[in-house]
Amino acid sequence: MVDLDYDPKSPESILLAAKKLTGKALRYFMPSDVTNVANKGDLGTLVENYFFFINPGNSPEPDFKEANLELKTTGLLKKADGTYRAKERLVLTMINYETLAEETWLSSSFLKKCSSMLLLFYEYIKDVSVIDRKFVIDPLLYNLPEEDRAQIRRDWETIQAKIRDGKAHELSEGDTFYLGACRKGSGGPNEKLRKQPFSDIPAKARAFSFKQGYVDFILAGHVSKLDSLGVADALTFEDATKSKFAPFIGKSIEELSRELNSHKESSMQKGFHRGLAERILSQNASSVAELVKAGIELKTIRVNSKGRPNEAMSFPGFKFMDIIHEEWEESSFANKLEQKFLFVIYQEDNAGIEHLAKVAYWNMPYLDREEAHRVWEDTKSRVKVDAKNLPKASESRVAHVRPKAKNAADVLPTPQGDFHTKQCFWLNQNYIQEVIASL
DNA sequence: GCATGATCATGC
DNA sequence: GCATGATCATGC
Repeated sequence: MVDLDYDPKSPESILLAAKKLTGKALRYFMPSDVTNVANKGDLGTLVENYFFFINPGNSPEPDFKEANLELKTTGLLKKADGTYRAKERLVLTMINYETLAEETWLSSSFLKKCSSMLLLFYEYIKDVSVIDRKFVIDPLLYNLPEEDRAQIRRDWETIQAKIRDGKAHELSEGDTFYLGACRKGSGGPNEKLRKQPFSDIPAKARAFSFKQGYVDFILAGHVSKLDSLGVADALTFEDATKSKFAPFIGKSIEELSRELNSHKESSMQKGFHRGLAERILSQNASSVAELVKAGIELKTIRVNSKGRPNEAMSFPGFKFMDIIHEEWEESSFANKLEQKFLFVIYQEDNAGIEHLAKVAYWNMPYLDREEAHRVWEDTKSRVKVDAKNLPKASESRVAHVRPKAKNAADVLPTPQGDFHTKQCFWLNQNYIQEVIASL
């Protein structure tokens, strides 16, 4: 046992005490006669009980009440280069649909609980029990940074507006940028749904969370002590990105190529248009890191003079032997579709010259996500029967399955015991066209 | 012209 | 070597 004697009214004092965890796992501080700690227990609660000797329980107040400080533990994964990245989003506090509608930002229970937090970072390793997870980086006293505050507030208001509209069941992580409304609870057919005040439709339980990309950003700032790559204070994220593109809208590929000093080196350079967009985003000392921070999917779309996309939009591949055991909620397709997208649209004019036509944020409407869900479930059950007969574009308004492989010999095993070309989910060309037309 | 199959280019 | 975003190619 270590002598902790911290001042429960002082965040700095609590931080100092917490630093004693660095390089160790909680087990080191626990009496050896405490056995049978559930493997899946909540590490945060255990740290409160066995390290700080507090027991705040489920309260709207922050864990260290007198210091107005909330304790959070969050998992990191070690990258190949030895540095760390966030394993997942950081879940902050449950969204209470009944009361949130009545709140204002300044009086919000979110601000009350989460404006000041002590973040403890542990390395996540599969099969290592929670009390053996090592805190690999010094803890961080996180106070909602001034430069992120406007965006987080806007995110909070977006979520609130949806609840006030009786659309709690349509909430999606893609609605927002840094602060997300993530699903909370079991998922699957037995999930317990919640009531919402302005609609009779039951909604999934959700919690406020910092998106994974934003946690990475916090982590990077903490580790390197470097400054933010900077969304200018007054601007929200969306405005900042759009203003970056504004000077380039309408320009031809040739002009963009010249001005951005990026020339197509071969006719077969598939990432060329995306590269131009990334260069524009990097203007003025900022960068694509901003997108990553907000968990945004950058997609370049090229359309003909009539506004028809040249291609459908592909998503990460799946394995036949995996998808049959997966749940939709956990699938990478579902998670991608919940993100916010930044579409950079290039359009050909009547003379056949391609221009940067438009930049827009988009996230997938609820009903379309449900249709993608249906296609996914259909795929799952068809893989079990015949992995070579999967949903085609003609079978859905929204999505289909198609090969994504090195060549026809690039195959994966199927449940039928043979092999088939690697596949991935796509959003239909027609659907993309429809989406673009509505922007 | 569209739907579907096949493949390329790039970064890690 | 592989995952991922993107594009090409062909048959109807």
